[in-house]
Amino acid sequence: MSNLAELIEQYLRRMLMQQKIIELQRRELARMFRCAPSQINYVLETRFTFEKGYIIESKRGGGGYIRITRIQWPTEESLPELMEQFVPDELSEDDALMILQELVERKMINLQDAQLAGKLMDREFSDLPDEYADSLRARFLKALLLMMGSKE
Amino acid sequence: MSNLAELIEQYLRRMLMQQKIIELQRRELARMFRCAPSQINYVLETRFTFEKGYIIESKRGGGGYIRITRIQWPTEESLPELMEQFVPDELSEDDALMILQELVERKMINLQDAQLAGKLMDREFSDLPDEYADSLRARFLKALLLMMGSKE
DNA sequence: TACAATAAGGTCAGATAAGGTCAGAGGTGA
DNA sequence: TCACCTCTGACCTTATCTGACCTTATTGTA
Repeated sequence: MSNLAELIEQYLRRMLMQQKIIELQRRELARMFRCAPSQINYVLETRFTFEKGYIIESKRGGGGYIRITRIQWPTEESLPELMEQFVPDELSEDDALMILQELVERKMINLQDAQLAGKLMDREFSDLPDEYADSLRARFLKALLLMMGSKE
Repeated sequence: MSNLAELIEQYLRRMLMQQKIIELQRRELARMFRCAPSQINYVLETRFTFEKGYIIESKRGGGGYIRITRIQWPTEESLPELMEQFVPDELSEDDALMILQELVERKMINLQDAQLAGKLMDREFSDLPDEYADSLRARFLKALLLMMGSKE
């Protein structure tokens, strides 16, 4: 039980409860927990993924660091996971509008955001090459919704 | 954390916030920060490049100097206008990140939104062929800024 | 004026200090 | 036993910083 990975996870989570962004050194953390530095990567890769609501950034070299940012979504569940379920990989213009409507009805986004997203899709995508248009529209919409959904 | 290069960068940036052009002596600056003069060159080469919006000029010999000029961004315009004028129709990943960083520095978007946007672009767009990815990034950034603008 | 001394800044290789990756060993529960 | 987590170590990539050596401009002086 309570293996190292879990301990490190808890430690980081506790810090992230208090601050939205934490910055630390891999070496230091590894030293604290008396483990190999790569163990830290393991914890980050398995516990602090984007789907779970975290963004990892890092810098190498002298003065290097690892930064973990916690994203707050308005829903209980992770918004990225919901999006995967709701937004198909390809979307026609009409599909996109329908999805938006659906999301509003399920109160996953508000009406204003949906309207704005619709307009933006129209504005930016009416001129797109056919073969890729549907896939690009889907990616764009996902990204947009996630942006809108993240709350300050 | 905060290594020398970063400290020097911040110092220069702060000066550049107030004046568009600053002129200084490499020796002096190196003495201030207690480092090798070549460290100053390192900072200039990595942080104040033309791509990042700066022009470096210098003169050797007695009375020598280093001059940093900040390329002027348009000021005090609304985000949408800014976008139309200054976000090109195609953006590499690096270009996009640089623009995001610039927007953060100008306090037009906050750090977390910028991080999220960067991550989303990576996630959703980076596996596409360049011709589509670059255009999609540009559209996404524009849409983003339009969203931000409408949030108030 | 010619030239040496002096006072800058420039360049680059190499040392040092991080973090990243990945194959494979070691556990563990069903 | 088998599948799936954990965890480590060897090796890789990138960022920072310095010191030795080079180039250029100014100034003083014979």
